Amino acid sequence: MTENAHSLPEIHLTDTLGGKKVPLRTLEPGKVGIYCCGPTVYDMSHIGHARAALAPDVMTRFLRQQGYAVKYVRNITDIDDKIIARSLEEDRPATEVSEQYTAEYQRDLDSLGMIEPDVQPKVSDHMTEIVNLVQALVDKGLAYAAGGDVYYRVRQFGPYGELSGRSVEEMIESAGSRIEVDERKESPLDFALWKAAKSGEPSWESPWGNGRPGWHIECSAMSSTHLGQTFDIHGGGRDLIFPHHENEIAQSQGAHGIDTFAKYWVHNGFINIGGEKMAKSLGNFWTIRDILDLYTGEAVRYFLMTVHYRHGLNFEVEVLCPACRAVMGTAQQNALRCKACGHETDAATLRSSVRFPGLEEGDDRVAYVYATLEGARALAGDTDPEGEVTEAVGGMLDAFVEALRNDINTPAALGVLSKPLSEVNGLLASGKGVAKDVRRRTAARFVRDMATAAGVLGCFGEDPAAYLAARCELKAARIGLDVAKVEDLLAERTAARESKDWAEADRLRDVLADLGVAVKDGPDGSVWTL
RNA sequence: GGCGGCAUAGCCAAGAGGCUAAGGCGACGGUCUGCAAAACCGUUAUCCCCGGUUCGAGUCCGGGUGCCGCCUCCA
Repeated sequence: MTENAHSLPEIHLTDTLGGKKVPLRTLEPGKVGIYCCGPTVYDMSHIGHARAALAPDVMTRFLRQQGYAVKYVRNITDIDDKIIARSLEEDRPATEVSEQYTAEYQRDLDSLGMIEPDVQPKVSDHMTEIVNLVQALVDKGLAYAAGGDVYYRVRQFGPYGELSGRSVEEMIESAGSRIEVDERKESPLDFALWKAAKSGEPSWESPWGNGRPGWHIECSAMSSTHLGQTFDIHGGGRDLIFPHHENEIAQSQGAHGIDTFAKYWVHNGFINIGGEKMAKSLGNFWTIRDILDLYTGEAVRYFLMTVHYRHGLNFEVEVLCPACRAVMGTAQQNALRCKACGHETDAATLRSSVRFPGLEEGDDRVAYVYATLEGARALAGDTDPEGEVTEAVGGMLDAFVEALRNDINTPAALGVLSKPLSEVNGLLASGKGVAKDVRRRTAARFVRDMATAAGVLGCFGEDPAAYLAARCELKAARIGLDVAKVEDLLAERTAARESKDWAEADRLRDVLADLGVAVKDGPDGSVWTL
């Protein structure tokens, strides 16, 4: 294992600036500052937002586990065109809109087991800093006022385009081909730092008259306020690379006269649905709330972690025929008719007939881990985890950590857990060939090390029995299961089994299977699971 | 049009030039079981195409092809 100067383990991150995987060398030994672009709070968040929040969440958890003191900052953008638009639409103050959706966002992230950032700055609380920053840019000749607006003079900033790999000249050539260029701008690439107030909109005083900040300046102001002019890691969705982050660099480096704003840029990929990016504007999104009505927060987290944060993640959605359960394609959905069985249905019914194969797999996997954990706990008792244990479990934590050191590779880290998991299940089932004390110690070690992994993943940290019970309840509701009926059928079946009426027992098992219930016959009787 | 990214088994998905290309799902075979289920064991890939660099390439370079994203709000 290589170590850096202050003897913390070597961690690599892929830096968007340069596009390469590079060793993390923090500004101050043992300390990391992370700034992550949070949401604009004008509506409910969708699972793409969940993913964007998860990436820095896991990064922070992991860096802390590795011994770093992390200051994690995630902002809330509470001043924005869309918030204003919404407030006008709903005829209520913009602050009411932003406060409502801030609360909703926090509730969603809480359900997803996200850690709280150390600071969650809001734009509206940083107006002084923003105005000062704009002023600094004007003073340096990097910005100019024009009729109550203030624009950034992009041509004056040499490194412009480095992050996104664009050249200023090329951008100028193609500018205007897509949108009309504002005539008050000196150059089409110049962007607004400050916008003059329009009637009916919230505004703040400034040297250029009443107005409000442009889109990018708030992140420059808030990051320097809470992390300093130069800090370690800046994150956000890929779509923010240009222009948002490019502009942040121009603003911050320009205003402060420095050549490094963020040392490392990390960007997460999108959630795709049907091969397209999930986005508000495309209308193809599922809100976090929609999904959390159906699956546990941990199942969602697990699902999001099965793909590396930089890559696209397919959010599979299947619509099943309410009658025959066949998968219905888009054409069939539009026709409201199942091709397989001819069943005719309606839109509302269809909407409730969706299933999410990826999420389902994650849900099952999390349940499997908890079931293993439950057994391991029982076997371990209060056995000391130190000493000889079986191979896979013994190497689990090191391998897990190693995977994450490589650019927070969660899919690899989750993969590392597989062998130990089956090893422990093997020990629980028979344990033949393994000494009893080794079995117990292995179980104890597994429980202990999984707790460490759980702290990093934000998964598998609950009490197993409680989790499984809650998950079962949620799943029963999801598939519309009548639990009392299941209990009755199971009792009937138990009676049949006791009288060795296998045909009847098997028939009842099939009935239960059709309801989505799996029956397990054990030495202590039969139990059902979902 | 410019820029960026991706292309690995039936599906999903790791692979920071070099041991026999992780792992999951599915499928198949087996152990267990009254039969099952669960669990466990086993089987299931030479990496989009062409050329190059190298002793050695899924991994680097060049050229294709195909997807996706950004260039306007966007996680």
